[in-house]
Amino acid sequence: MTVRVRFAPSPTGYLHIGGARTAMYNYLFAKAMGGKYILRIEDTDLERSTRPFEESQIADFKWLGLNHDEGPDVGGDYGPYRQSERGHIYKEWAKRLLDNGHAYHCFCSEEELTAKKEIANLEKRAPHYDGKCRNLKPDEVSSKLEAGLEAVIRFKAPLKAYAFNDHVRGRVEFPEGMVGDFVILRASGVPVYNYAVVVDDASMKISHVIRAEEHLPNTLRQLMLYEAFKETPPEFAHVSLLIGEDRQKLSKRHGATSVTLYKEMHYLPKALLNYLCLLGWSHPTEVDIFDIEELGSLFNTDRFIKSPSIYDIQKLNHINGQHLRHLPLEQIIQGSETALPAGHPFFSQTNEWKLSCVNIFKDKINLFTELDEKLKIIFETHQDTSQDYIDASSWETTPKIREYLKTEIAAAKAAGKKFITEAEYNAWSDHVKLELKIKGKQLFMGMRCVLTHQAHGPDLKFIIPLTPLEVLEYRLTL
RNA sequence: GCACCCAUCGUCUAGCCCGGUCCAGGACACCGCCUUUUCACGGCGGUAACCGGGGUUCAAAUCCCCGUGGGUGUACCA
Repeated sequence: MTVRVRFAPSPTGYLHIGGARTAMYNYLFAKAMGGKYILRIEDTDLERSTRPFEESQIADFKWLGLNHDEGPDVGGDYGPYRQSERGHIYKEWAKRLLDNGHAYHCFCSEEELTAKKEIANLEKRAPHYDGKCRNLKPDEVSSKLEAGLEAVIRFKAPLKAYAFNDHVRGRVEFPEGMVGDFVILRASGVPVYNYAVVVDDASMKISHVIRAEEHLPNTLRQLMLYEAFKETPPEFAHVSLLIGEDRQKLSKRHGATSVTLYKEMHYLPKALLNYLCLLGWSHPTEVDIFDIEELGSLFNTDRFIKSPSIYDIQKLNHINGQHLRHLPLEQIIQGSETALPAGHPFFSQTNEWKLSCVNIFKDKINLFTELDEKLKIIFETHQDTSQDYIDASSWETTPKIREYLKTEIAAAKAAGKKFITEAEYNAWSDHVKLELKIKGKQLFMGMRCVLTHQAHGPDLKFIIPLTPLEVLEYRLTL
């Protein structure tokens, strides 16, 4: 059997992080099985679906590197890949159901239906459709249709129990009578979700449906439709939900939930994927930092976890840091430059300077956006207010160090230098130690406070050669 | 209401199917130590969990039942 999986988002907003995870699982499964991964756009909700959202979601997939084999933008043999362009297919398939008696026209008005639902609720009955139009005579139907009455097409829900084997949940059973006759085609001719999904999955030869657990109850209606169409249902895997700290389904109020936002915050796509992959799935050898592209056949549906997972940005940040540190320096520079504010002095430095700069700071950040703050020790002058700093500033040896460094820096500037070298820095340090007889904590903390105005920071012999002489000079005058 | 799903450290999870090797392993966060004459990185260590109750068994995190808690769904949304 050829494995064909799909991710089918609605273009009603930005790509959600949970959607990205589901898409990734489908992508990974296709890769592991040597199958195809298809992107289908479910835009039957005409009110809320927009083309810009579709484009933004596709752009986000591209950013993540989850490239599909078939889809609206790349084509394929089973198109069109937008539900809004598949109207004729839904009508044809609906006619099949009409012809073999699995579906019927319904002329009930919305007001009528809502009134009945309210009564049912009041009487604590399930608000199922009462079947009023179920047994209309064929000539009644055609005369109403000819009279121009609006009609939806309803599916005759069989009164029987259904069950299926889910790759994640095992055997799932639905008792009989859970759903009433449901609408499959609206009066407008636009299909309803559960119907469109089945027609599409069947006609696109989808073999496995990996989707979020919230769709589990939908499977009942879909199973009924597959049966009516005499089609074999695909294999299902209902993946646990992503939830917030309050244990509710992850949504906007939980913070950044769209992929676009993470892109804008300069997260590494592979780190996001790595984190998302581990939220609900576990690596067979418990490795936790990896590139999903290297998973290969290691990925399977056996290691999905059943319970929902709380989204925790702290761990994502840690994973981002791990990936960031292992990037080639050139790429760290690139990433840094996209995250640093325009006009930042970092941009105007030499490549050699940038290389040693990111080499020092890469271990101290998890995110590219944290670099700006870290670089202040090089470009800005803010007096530290910590007790350590106040103590070091009050030592009687500290002014001596400052006076000495003033003359050295003046000399270096006079020689036309913009920076000093590491060797020159070491010479300063030796001079303070040997000539001024200042050593130990007085030496190192003294020099640090005088030169950086901070009590803590990266190794002086690395950051002082990166600090412009004029910045150092200015600090010595304060 | 009804249906379905879920339940191991604060969080992500391993273990559960095939009961003993688990007084429960790893990771994040937190704390301590080492290293670094600072910080970080790294290394080492620590605190911390089998929802409750019954049952089966020589033995249960693991199997069964009943509770409890949480979630999802109940549309001419997807």
